Amino acid sequence: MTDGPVPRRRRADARRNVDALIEAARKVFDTSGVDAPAKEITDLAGVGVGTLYRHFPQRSDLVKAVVETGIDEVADAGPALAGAYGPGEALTRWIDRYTELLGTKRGLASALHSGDPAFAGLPGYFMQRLGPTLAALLEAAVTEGALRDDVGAEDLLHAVAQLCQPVPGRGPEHGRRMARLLVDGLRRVDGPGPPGRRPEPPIARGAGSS
Amino acid sequence: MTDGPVPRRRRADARRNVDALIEAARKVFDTSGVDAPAKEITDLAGVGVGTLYRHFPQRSDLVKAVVETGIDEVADAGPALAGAYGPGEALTRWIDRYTELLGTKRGLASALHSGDPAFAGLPGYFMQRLGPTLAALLEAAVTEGALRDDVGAEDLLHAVAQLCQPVPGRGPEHGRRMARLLVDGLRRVDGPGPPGRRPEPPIARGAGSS
DNA sequence: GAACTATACGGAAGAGCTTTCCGGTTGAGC
DNA sequence: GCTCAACCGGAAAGCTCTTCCGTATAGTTC
Repeated sequence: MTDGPVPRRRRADARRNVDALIEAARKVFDTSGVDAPAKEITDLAGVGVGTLYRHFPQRSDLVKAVVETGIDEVADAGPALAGAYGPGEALTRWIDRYTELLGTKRGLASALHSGDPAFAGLPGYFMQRLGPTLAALLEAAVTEGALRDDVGAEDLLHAVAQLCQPVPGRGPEHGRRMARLLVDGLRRVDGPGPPGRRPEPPIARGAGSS
Repeated sequence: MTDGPVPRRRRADARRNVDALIEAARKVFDTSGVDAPAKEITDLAGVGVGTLYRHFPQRSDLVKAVVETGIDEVADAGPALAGAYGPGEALTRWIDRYTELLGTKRGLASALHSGDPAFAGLPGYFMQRLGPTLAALLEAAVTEGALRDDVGAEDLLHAVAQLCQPVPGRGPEHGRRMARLLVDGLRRVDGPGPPGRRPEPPIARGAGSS
């Protein structure tokens, strides 16, 4: 039903240009906001405007691609961090990456909440990609005994996202600090805390049986 | 210091046009979003573009005026409702008006959260205008014994605003329902509830000694 | 109520951004 | 190496925003 005759592969230069455009758009959005002139993006990507509009007929398509790429990267960072660090440290670092994503969305947030139907699928994509990633990190930390086991991945994603909402008086650093605080609150005082900032002296309570 | 020589009063036609522009902008924003072409607004208001730009040099000025007008209307509705209905009913109706305001902000919300310094003063204006209004309504209902007395006006404003935050899957009706629920939760089971929906039979608990 | 003046109006013009379109170019398969 | 579909770049058309200035009018004074 869905598998029509695949016409041909996409050409290599086309793929290169799409990647270059997304990368350029990410930088420009971050610097000049989502409403930055298209030319700024095409110049940075080193392509003509025609190329931009062929691959992204609507501006929202480009915005969506940038956001999805950002989400993908953070999701992919999960397994990588889990491989490189212990469960507790991996979790901390991943949350940092996540708040970073929420922070760079700065300019994008307004676009996302604009009610434009083009973005309707994004929240779903967000949860679908990040939920399992965080769930795996949490589970590892819980198994190791470093973390309480009564918080779900999606709840945590939501909570951190809320904390990172820009507050008029505060800078963007505020959300990250609050998020760290929240995650620290999840740690078991008797578990292996993150290096260098272990909380209160351990209370004897049958340290992690792993 | 602040009172220089007041040059003259604003001309009547100017005031008329400003009002017409705000009214038109409100409709257009609601229909086509905040990014609607300026001409759409000026046409609806029946003025030239020059007039728009004279009174609202920046687009954010117009947005701000629309929001403030909305806030003012809801604030002014407080005393009016208090005069026309009993305390409990007045409160319910006012909260409905308030959720309506939060709902129409739909298109505006993205602009408000954009971090544009032009909107920095709005949250303050919001609280300053609506806080006392709701406080008066609450106090009347508490005095009458219809309401618990342990919730502050600003907290309630915040809470309802949170509940009305658009959630991806839900429609705009969702927030209003949640808000009604919240307010119903404030009612004293032994007090005179709103007509036609008195809650559970009173639980003997030493009916308010106040 | 007539004259005067500061204030305000409307819309044309200028500038910039978005989007379309098409001749020329290039990657992929044979 | 040849062929063709896919792709590229940038000129040009179409919109929108913003400024500017000649004209109109509300408010004031006599």
